[in-house]
Amino acid sequence: MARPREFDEDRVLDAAMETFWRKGYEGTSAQDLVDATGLGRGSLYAAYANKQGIFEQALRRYHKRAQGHVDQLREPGSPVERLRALMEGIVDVDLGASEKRGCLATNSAIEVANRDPHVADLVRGNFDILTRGIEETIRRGQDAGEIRSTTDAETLALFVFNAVQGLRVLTSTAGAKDRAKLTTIIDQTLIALT
Amino acid sequence: MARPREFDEDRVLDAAMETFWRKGYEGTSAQDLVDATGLGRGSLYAAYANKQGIFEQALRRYHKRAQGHVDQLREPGSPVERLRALMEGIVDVDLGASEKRGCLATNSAIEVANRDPHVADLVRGNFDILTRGIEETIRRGQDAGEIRSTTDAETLALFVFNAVQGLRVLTSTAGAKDRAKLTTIIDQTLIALT
DNA sequence: TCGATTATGGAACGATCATTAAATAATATC
DNA sequence: GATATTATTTAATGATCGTTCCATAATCGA
Repeated sequence: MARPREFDEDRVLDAAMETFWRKGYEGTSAQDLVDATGLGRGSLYAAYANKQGIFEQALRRYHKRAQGHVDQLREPGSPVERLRALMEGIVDVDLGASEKRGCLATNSAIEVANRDPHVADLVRGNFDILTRGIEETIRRGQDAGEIRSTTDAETLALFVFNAVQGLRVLTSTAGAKDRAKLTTIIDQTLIALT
Repeated sequence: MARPREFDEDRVLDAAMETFWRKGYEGTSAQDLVDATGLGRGSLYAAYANKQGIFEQALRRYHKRAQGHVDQLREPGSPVERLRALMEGIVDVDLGASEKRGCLATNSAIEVANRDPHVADLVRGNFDILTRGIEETIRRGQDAGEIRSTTDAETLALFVFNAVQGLRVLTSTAGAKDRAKLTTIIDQTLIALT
């Protein structure tokens, strides 16, 4: 029919995703996306219509990160220790980084979703992936008698996911010396499951 | 000495605060601030040097909101019910709003603090005000035997504050039909205190 | 090989960005 | 009332914003 695309869509969206992740939605310019992806302006706009379109596709691409966290939850170890590893990992990545960037879904929830219902839906889809992974882990913990069964796994999963999002906010203002505080929050969250 | 200021600094900073709150830091332009404050560009820049300076002062002004939440915690009622009112109030304001804006401190934590340590310090100061108010409330609850004393009030306050920040993230992607989910999170958070 | 169709890269669009310069106005001290 | 100092207003700065246009290139089915 016509000339085929020369660029690898996954590579382009990964580059866009990294840019939005590092600089935020409003903080990312079309020039930033051209530089990051290597594409010409025309190609970018022909493929994704506008900045918002690029952002939405980059956010969809980000879903694989949430799946990565779910995969980690399924690795060997007790369910509670897997949940601890999830939360400590989230905290440690940014506390140890020279440039903090948090989580693109969380960042987009706060910066964009408040004013854009369509992005809110996309972010919610991302949130659901992790929440279901947590729920699955909690169910395993309940079966093993490690987590209380007085509350259903779905409710406990929401509770843990909420704590995870809290950690993302607190980590963004925290320094290395605050690691102990964040650890006590993780401790209390896990204690609430027993 | 010289010509006195004609503008009321509190009014100007309130207007700037509202603008940053509603549109975000990067989403707010100098023109937006001129329109909101009624000042000329020159006056704004003479008084606050640049956009970042205006933002910092607006963020300082926002501290009174955190103090307002603390005041509410001190109103009549059992400590646990006061904490519930705090969290439900936070959720309800945005779920019922046509335009969600969340919390300026939380928004700034995510959008700005990750990349600006000075703003991180400012936001942390705001966070500390509410966290200490929560701690005070928890201590009252412990004295009344309503909240467990097996963990010190400071730790439990961090745990509750973390949940509050989680709610701010979740609320930004939530609709009116998600109120029940958020309520169960609040329930679980309070159950963890008993 | 031709015509239809789509991709590409770069130039160009008007609008807006944050910031500054300059001219005028108002006050305090002397 | 003169002078120094600061506030206010308006215009203008160069840079960058998101987006579009256009000429060229590459591939398809015919």
